[in-house]
Formats: sequence, structure tokens, C-alpha cells
Amino acid sequence: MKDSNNIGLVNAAHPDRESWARPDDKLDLRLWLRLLTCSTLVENRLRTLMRNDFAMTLPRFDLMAQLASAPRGMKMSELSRSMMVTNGNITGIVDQLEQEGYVERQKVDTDRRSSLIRLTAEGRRKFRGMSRSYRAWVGELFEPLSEESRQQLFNLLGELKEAGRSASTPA
Amino acid sequence: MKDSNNIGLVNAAHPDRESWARPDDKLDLRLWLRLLTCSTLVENRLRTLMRNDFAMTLPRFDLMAQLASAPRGMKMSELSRSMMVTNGNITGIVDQLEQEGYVERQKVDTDRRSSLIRLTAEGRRKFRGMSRSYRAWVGELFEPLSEESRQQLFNLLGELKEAGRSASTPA
DNA sequence: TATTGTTATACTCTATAACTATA
DNA sequence: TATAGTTATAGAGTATAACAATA
Repeated sequence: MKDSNNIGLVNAAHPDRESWARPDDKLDLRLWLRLLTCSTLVENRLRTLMRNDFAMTLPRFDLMAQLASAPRGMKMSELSRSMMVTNGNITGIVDQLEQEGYVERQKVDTDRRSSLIRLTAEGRRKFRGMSRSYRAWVGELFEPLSEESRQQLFNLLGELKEAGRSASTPA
Repeated sequence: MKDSNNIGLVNAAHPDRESWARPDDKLDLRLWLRLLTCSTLVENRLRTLMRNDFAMTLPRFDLMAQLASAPRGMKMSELSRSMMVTNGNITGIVDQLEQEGYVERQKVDTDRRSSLIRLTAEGRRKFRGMSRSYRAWVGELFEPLSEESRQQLFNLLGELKEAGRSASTPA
């Protein structure tokens, strides 16, 4: 074994965002990089499928999903918080979706600065189709995990989410 | 309780990328969205810190990290695979890092099409500093998790990674 | 004064595809 | 013919900061 770059058979065979960590690195670093690898893996796959099948990007889909769960509409600031991005981004995404006819801004009486964003009928129709596929794709990707593994993973990520909440919303 | 948009106290208090899922949605969907929330949470935090403290972006740091674990250098195609992005992106990132003096391209004799990318001395120095902080930040973010939780999470994400490997490298 | 949302700016990353040099 | 890498293009997301309107 003369190759000093060798970092283990598994890593060598399947390099990924985790593979720069060494086995003797602290677990939290390796855990984070593995989390990142998993989310990149899934996101790459979903992004491609979404684009090919629906000419849709992930953030636009996410925004429509948020609205689909809020029939009364959401304010821009609420969308910003839910999607964990800054205000200006939401304006941009909503602009695009509005132009495509999937969402609409509705002025609200009680506060004339803000408006409620809602799915249009066409937006709801579009989302139903996308959502069905999205769920199926996610189902396939997670299918190899046992029900028990999924539940454990869900709970553990819940702990992590609680932990990291305080410091992580972008300005 | 007259608000039909209500999706539970926890969600209402801390909306995030997971909060459009309903409690009765399939676990795999909720699990995926929670995974996404966690990785967004951590990434947002690390991105801000990296920019503020080191004028560095996450992809550039990732690339330097890969190289730091490969003293002999890596080919562009290897970087592309490890970082799970397309070839052209790697060219762009390497170009920038080369201009900043952190990496260098070295022509290789055996195949004149390709070259080996390596950290320069300055790159190694820069990376050491960034790496120290990066590890500390990750440590803080994951600190609330017990050692056992981390280990479980690490193992479960390993399962997921194996599962999703087949279909997820971007073209 | 503080907040909601928009606008302007600039940058980074991204994929796709066409291209070159070499194998 | 196939592969390694670059270039060209276009687009999407991002943060920051300044701004207008309103609370």
C-alpha cells in the first residue's frame, strides 16, 4: 500500500463531500459532512427530476408547497422565515411565480404595507401534480431505510434542529 | 381555535422548510424536509461565519478541504465527483483559488490532458486557520447532541447515503 | 421610530452544451 | 472514438444595503 492519499476503500470507491474527513476526526465533523452529503444527494436528484418533468426549480416548488399548506395565504415575511432565506429572495421568487400565474398577491386591509400571497387555481393544480411526483421520488430515495430507521432518524434530526435553531436564520 | 392554517404549535412558533408537511404525511417526506431544514440551518450559519471571518465561500472551502486530504493532488474530475458538482464548476472554483494563490495546477507527464490540483503553501496555511474555526463552529452546533445520538445519526445517515448513491450524481 | 416589502447591485454557484487537445 | 478539461452561455439563488410606504 504505497498510496498515502488512500483514505479507505469506501471513500476511494465513492468519493463525496464527506471523504475529506479522516476516521480519527471528531465525530461531529464527520456527522455534519455526512449530513451534507445526504442532503446534496437527494437535492441533486430532486432538482433534476423537477426540472425535467415540470420545468420547476426547488425553491419555487418549496414556496408553492408552503402556500399549499396555508389556504389563507402567507405574508412575504412569513415565507422568508419558513424558507430560511432573506426577504429580497422571496420577492424575486414570488415575482416569477406570479408572472407564471401560479401565485397572486392580495392586498390586506388591516396593514397596507403587506399583502397575502396565495396559490391561484392554476397554481394549486400545478402543485398537485408536482407534489404527487415529489412524494413518489422521495419515497423511492428513502425506501431502502427501514421504518424504524426512518423514525429514529426523524427524531434525532429533531434534536439537532432544536439545538441549531438559535443562531441560524440569515439576516 | 379558528385558524385553519394552524399546523401545530411547534411549527407555528418556528416555521421552517419542514413546516408545510402535515403530521399525517408519510414519514419519508417529513424526514426529508427535516433533513433539509437541518442542513440549511447549519449551512446558513457556516456560510455567514466563513464569509465574515475568512472572506471565503463554502464551495471554495470544501474544495480546499478535499485537497488538504490529498497531498499528492487531485484531478479535476476527482474533485468534481467528490464535490458532487459538474466539471465546469470545478474549473471556475479552481480558477478563483488559483488566482488567490491558494491552489496550483501541476501538469502530469503520463496524461497531458489532465493536471493535478494541489494546495500551495499559502493555501495550506489558510486552510489550517479556516479548518480550526470550521471544526469549532460545527462542534458548537452539534454540541447539544449526546455522543450516543451523534453516533446513531452518523450510522443512520450512512444507510441513507448507501441507498441514494446510485442515482444522484449530476450529469 | 420601527416594520413591510421592494429595488438595486453584485457575486457565487449551477447546469448544459460546444469545443480543444489528447488518449 | 472516448476522455479530461475549458469555455461560453444562461440562469438561479444569495446577501447587503438603500429605499418607500405605512404602522
